[in-house]
Amino acid sequence: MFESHFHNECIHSALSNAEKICMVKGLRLTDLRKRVLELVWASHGPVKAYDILDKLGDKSASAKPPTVYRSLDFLKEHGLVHKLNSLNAYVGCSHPHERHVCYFLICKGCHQVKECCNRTLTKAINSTSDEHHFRPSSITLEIEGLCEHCSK
Amino acid sequence: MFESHFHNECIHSALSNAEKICMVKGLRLTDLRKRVLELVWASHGPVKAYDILDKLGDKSASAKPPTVYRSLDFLKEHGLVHKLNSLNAYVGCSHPHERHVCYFLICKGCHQVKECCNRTLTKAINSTSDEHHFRPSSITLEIEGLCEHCSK
DNA sequence: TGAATGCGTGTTATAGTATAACGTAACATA
DNA sequence: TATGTTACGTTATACTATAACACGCATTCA
Repeated sequence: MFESHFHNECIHSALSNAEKICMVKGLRLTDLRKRVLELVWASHGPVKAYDILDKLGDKSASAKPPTVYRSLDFLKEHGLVHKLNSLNAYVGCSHPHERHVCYFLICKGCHQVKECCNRTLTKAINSTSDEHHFRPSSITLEIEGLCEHCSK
Repeated sequence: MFESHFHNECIHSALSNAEKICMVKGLRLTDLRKRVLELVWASHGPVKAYDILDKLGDKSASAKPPTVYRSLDFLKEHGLVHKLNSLNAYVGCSHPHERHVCYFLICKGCHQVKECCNRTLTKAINSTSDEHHFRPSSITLEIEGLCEHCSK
C-alpha cells in the first residue's frame, strides 16, 4: 500500500526513536514495553491486542491480557502508538515527537494504514470546536476506504 | 449539555422522520427496529447496545444480542443512527435526510454528544484524501473534550 | 538500616462487546 | 400454493478489555 519500503528500518528507527523520547522524558521503556512496541511495528498494518499477546507468548509464556493492555496504555499515553477505534487495533505512531492531531487512512483492501497530519484539517477541527464553545482533548479521525493501489 | 429542550419532541420527531424516510426508500421499519431506534433516542446521550438489550427485555423477554445488533446495523446502514467508535455506543442521527460527513463533540463531563456538520471540515477531509489518492467510504470523526457548561 | 512509597508486572477472574451459524416465521410475488 | 427473500429467534462462542489483588524491586528519607 501507499509506498513500499524496507520495513526493518521502520521498526529499528521507531524503536530507537522511542528510546530517545523516553530517555528525554524520564519514562521507563521497559523490556516488556519495548517488545510490545516492536510487535506493533512488526507488521505495517494495524495490530490487534490479542495478536500481540499471542506473539508475546512465544517468548514469555505467561503473558496475559493485562500485560499487553498495560503496555499499550503506556505507549498510547506517550504518543508512541495510536489506537484505531474503528478497528480495535493499534499502529505505531510515525512521528511521535510532535504533539499532533493526526488522522488515519485505513485501506479496506490491503488493511494498511497511513497516518497523516494536516494543518488545514487541524485548524478546521479547532475552529469548529470553538464555534460550539467546546474544549477538545482528544480527537479520533479515521477514514476508511481504498488506497490508490487497491482502488484499481 | 449544549442546550436544553423538550426531549419527548426529539424522540417523536426522530421516529416519525425515520418512518417517512423508510417509506420513501422502501425500507421496513419493523416494530423491533422502531423500538430500538426509540431506545437509542430515549436518552440524549450515547447508548450502549447491551443497555438497549436490557430495556428491550422488559417488553420482549427473549431479546438476545443479535436481536439488538441486527437492528442497530440496519439503522446505521440507513443513516438513522451513528456508532461512536471511541465509546462503543450509539446515538440517533439528528439529520438523517442528508448524506453527510458528520462529526461528534463528546463531552466527558455530562456524557452528552452533539452531532455537527461542517462544509469546511468535509472539504478538508476530502482534499487531503485526494492528496493521498485515497478513496474514502466512511469517516469517523469524534472529538472528546468538555462542553461549554462542563468546562466551567 | 529499614520502613515507607511508588511503580511495573504477574495472576485470576470477570465484565463488556460482537458475531457465526442454524432454524423458523412472516411477507411478497408469481 | 409454491417459491424466494427478509427478518427474527436461539444457542453458542469469539473477541476486547478491565478489576482486583499479590509480588518484587528501586528510591528515598527518617
